[in-house]
Amino acid sequence: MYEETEIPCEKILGPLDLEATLMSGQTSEPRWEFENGYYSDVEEITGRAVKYRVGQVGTREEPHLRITITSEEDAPSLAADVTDHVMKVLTLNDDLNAFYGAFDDWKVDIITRTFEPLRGLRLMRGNNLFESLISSISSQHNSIVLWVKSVRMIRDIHGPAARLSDGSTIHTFPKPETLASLTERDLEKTGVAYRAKYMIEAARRVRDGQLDLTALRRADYEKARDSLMELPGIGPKVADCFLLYGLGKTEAAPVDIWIHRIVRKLYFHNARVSTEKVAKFLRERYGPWAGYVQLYLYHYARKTRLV
DNA sequence: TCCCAGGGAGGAT
DNA sequence: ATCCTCCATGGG
Repeated sequence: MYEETEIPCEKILGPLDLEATLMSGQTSEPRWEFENGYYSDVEEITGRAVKYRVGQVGTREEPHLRITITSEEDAPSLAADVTDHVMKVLTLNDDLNAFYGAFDDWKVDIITRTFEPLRGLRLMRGNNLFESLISSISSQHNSIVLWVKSVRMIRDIHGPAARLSDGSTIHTFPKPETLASLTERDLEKTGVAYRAKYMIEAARRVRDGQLDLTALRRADYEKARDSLMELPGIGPKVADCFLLYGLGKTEAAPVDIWIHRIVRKLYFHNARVSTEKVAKFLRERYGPWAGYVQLYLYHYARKTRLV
């Protein structure tokens, strides 16, 4: 039978709304699919292709996750690796109650009004840095459904295949060297359009070691951002997406058209402000919570049709 | 048919 | 610094 494991609520810091989190369209690795009550995902975990599914059985305030590993029945136990993986990608170590309480000493901050309707929404982390980078590039001037579809196609067409014991085949995301050797024409078949050349160039620089994604983890925010923006097709917003969702630098606040409108309206009385000023404003005002603030503002404003 | 999507490059002021 | 146009594709 499939291997089962779980994450008890003692290990999850604060509330969790699994569905809201997985459905919130974050630009890390958009591959979760809903399958009869569970959300299933395919990842490369400690060097092996793993398919697993996650369901929330506890409440939002006392969340408890049930995890089923469905990839290889006779493989040695993956339970510990997969629970570590889920802890990471769902950022279950982020103390959401600390976030909700971080502004109690302030007079009254606008962000606090988003807490009740979005309680339990978490940032997600990508499992694979290169995939997160390509995914972020894919999102620029694109719609969520389209860039998610494109990243899935890149995985399924160009990614290495692994055979499951039930006979089905899954694909993990291709390595930089694989994308680097594609022609623009080939990659365009996944619907990425003019972004193909940006992705191929990024893949080449990672392959050649000009861009060391792992090393960026240790670099500070500003420095990492500058080196990312040296790549063609990567500007402030895409860089911040990767810094936040890929590298987990939570002071990054990606400013898209929506965040721009929202912050202008709520914090600047609709005055003209550049997107870079908005990004800096959020970083300086909210510090390590800026990424969460961005996430909460975006969903709050679109849910309430504020802008 | 038309419009635009969780931006960015290249150009002109 | 700030503003402008174009970018290619698929959904609505």
